[in-house]
Order: sequence, then C-alpha cells, then structure tokens
Amino acid sequence: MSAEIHKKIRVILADDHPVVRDGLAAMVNQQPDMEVVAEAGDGDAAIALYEERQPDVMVLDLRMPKRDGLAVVQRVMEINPKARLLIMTTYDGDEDIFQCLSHGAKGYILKDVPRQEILSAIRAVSEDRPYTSSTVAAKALQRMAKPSLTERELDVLELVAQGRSNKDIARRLSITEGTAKTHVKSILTKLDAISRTEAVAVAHKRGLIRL
Amino acid sequence: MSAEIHKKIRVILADDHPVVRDGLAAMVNQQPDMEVVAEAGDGDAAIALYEERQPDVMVLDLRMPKRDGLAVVQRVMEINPKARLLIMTTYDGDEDIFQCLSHGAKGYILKDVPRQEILSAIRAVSEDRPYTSSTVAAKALQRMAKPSLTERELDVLELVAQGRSNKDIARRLSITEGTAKTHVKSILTKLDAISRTEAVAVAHKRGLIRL
DNA sequence: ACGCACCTCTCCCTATAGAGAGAGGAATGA
DNA sequence: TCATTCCTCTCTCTATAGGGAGAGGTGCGT
Repeated sequence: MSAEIHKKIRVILADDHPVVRDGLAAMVNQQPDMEVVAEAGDGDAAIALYEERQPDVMVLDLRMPKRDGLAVVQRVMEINPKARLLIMTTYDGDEDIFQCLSHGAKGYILKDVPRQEILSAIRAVSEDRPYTSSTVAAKALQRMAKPSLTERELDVLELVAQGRSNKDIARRLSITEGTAKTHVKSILTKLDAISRTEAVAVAHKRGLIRL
Repeated sequence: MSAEIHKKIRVILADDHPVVRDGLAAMVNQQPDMEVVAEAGDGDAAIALYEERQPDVMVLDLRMPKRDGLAVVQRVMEINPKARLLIMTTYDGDEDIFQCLSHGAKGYILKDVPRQEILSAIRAVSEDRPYTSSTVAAKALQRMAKPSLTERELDVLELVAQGRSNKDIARRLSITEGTAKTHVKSILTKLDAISRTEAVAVAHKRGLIRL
C-alpha cells in the first residue's frame, strides 16, 4: 500500500437500508482518500457511533427508525458544533432542507444524483465547505421567504392531516372548537391555502408533515 | 449437492438511485449463482432492457421516472407472461402490493430487509416460486377485502387530494358539481372516511395516490 | 415597563361539504 | 336478453368549514 501523507477522510454512513449502505460503502472505500469507519441503521446508532468514532463526515438519511435525520443533526451539533454532516435523502421538501441546513448540516443532496456527485459532496463537506446543489439551495431560499408555523399550529396541522374535524381537534388538544378554528385559519393563511385539504397537500409538499 | 453445471441466474436491476443499483449489483455479482446483466434507471429503460436481454429475474423499484414500477410490471407481463419480477421498494401500501402481485409480480420485498433476504428472494423468484414476507402478504390479503375505487373515482380522488373543491373538480372533469359530490361520497364510503381530508389520509396510507 | 408573538376565547355570517334518496343511459359480460 | 357496474344527473336537508373582527391572558426579550 502506498503511504499517504494525509489521513483518509473518515466517514460514517447512516441509512436504514442495508443495500444503500453497501452501495455507498463500496463507493467510498474504493476512493484512495476516504474510508467508511462505521455504519448505522437508525438515528440512535448514528449518534452513538458519531460520539464513539468522531468521524470527519457523517452521511445521513432523513427518514430513519427511532430518531429521524433532523433529530440526529440537532443532537450531533450539540455534541460537536463543528460536526460535518451531509444529508443524503429522497426528500426534497423546503422544510426538510431548510431545517437541516439551518441546524448546521453542511450539505444536502438527493439520492438520485450520480455517483461522482456524492463523492464530491463528501469531499467538500470534509473540508468544511458547504455542498448543496442549486435546485436544493433554491428551495431553501424560497422557504426563507415563507412564514413559519408555530408549534401549536403544527400540532393542529398534524390532526388536520389525519382528517380530524375541528371539534375533534379541539377535544384532543383540550381547547375549544373556536380556538381550533383560529389555528386552522392561520394555518390556511400561512400556507396560502383555501381549504384544509389543500393545506394538507401544501404542507406535505413542503415537508411540514409526514404522512 | 449436484455439480453446478447450471447457468447463472441472469438479473436486471431497475432503480433510479445509482447508489442502490451499485449496492445490489455488488451483492448479486458476489454470489456464485447469479450475475447482473443490465441496469436501468427508469421504467422505459427497464422495459427495453428486459426485451433485449431476456433476464431470468428483474428486480424493480416502484417509483421511477418516466414509467413507474407497476406500469413496467403490466407491460413486461404482456411481453412475457412467464416473466419473473421481484418488486423491491420502500412503499408498503396495500394498493401497491396488491396491484403488483395481481398483475403477476412473483415477489415483493421492502428495501429495509437484510441483505440475505434480498438474495433469497431473487433465488426464489428465479425458480418461479413466489416470495413475499408475511407482513407484506398480510397487507395484500387485507386489501382483497376492501372495495376497489373505479377509474373515475380515482380521477376525483386525485383532485380531492390536491385540495380542490367539488365545484372545481366538476369544472376540471366537465361534470356537474352534484356528480362530483356523488363520486366523493362513494369514495368516502369505500375508504371508510368521514371527511375528504380523512379520505386523502387513508388513500395515501393505502398507496392509492401519490402526493 | 413596553412591545411582541403566541395561545386562547367570543360572536356573527356565508359557503361548502356531506347524508339521503332517488333515476336514466352506457357498457360489460353471463 | 338480462343483470351488473359505472357514470351521470336531480332534489332536499343539516353539519361543518372558513372569513371577519375582535379581546384577554401568557411569556419573552428589550
């Protein structure tokens, strides 16, 4: 083996699909300048392995069992504010992108990008350079111009998305029906929707809710 | 243990994520009894390559550009009613499973299964034995007890899911509002939902609509 | 102490949704 | 031919949704 002066980029892969981990690991380990030091199949494992192995880069899927990618980003950034995290996922909703990037993820790419781009992204992030494709970045910028929902509104939105009536929502949240309507109304306004069903469609597209 | 004079199982992989194809291809090619003879990144390519290479097994993702997995199943079964297709996807809705299996797919597995199970499934399907994990099979059976939506109802459902009003739906489908309401009503009955928003939630869970 | 955002509640009003009970025409297959 | 399913349309009636315009309480940061 040729003695490299520089250390290899140490990578952790976190994705709940074994096949994806295999594919990525093979790609990464084939590169002379990087290596996979651990793999995680859920969010808790990702956090534990991050602390244990202190990798240069962690590649994260968003939807994982136990703890989703965003929660992992938040926790890891608490542990190490200089962590270098690359989100690699199929979800391209404004909200997911915006939340991950604003919580400190260094890059965000979609799973359908060509092999080479994934490796470029890992290298960029390892050097603390942000890597986000232009379409993804555009969505994050769009999202910044949109009003955020409050926590309570998100509570209500989730129930609306389940098809609950205002009366039902009120009961579940221990508020009056009128208050539930008030929340629904501001949700409609913020999402620029005419009906609750349209609000659900918009919210889903933006990644505000997971059905 | 009979001498292995048999030809290898010839496999085509169809998935729009290069990483997944890589992972699968590596796994398959590592086996002594199977080999990948082609890879497709979209539905049209999958069909074209199937005809050209006549593989023993085609592994299919459901959501692909140009033509989705179900459409590929339908087309390939027309071309060759004895085709051996294995669906490998993240979507576990009743409808997807039911439709694929009833159109002749031999197996249906989820992407989060362990490596070994994927290989077992490919071997089973290559021998024309059905392979479907118990939880997936259970959903297909559940689905059989549920009423199907008509084509027109699916048209309406899609617009309902976009948040359109009955009046709007009527305009777009060139029918009266009353007729739109009739369709919505039977959708609600068939999906066992109280409101249109709940119907959308149920339809999404079952895989009747893609948001 | 003040503004500010949020959550809560109220009253009134109109538009829409959804239940119920039909009925006619077209296509399909037994 | 007959039975069935689907699509279309009509009617009435009630419940719910959603717009408008407030107002009182909290907690927060300045």
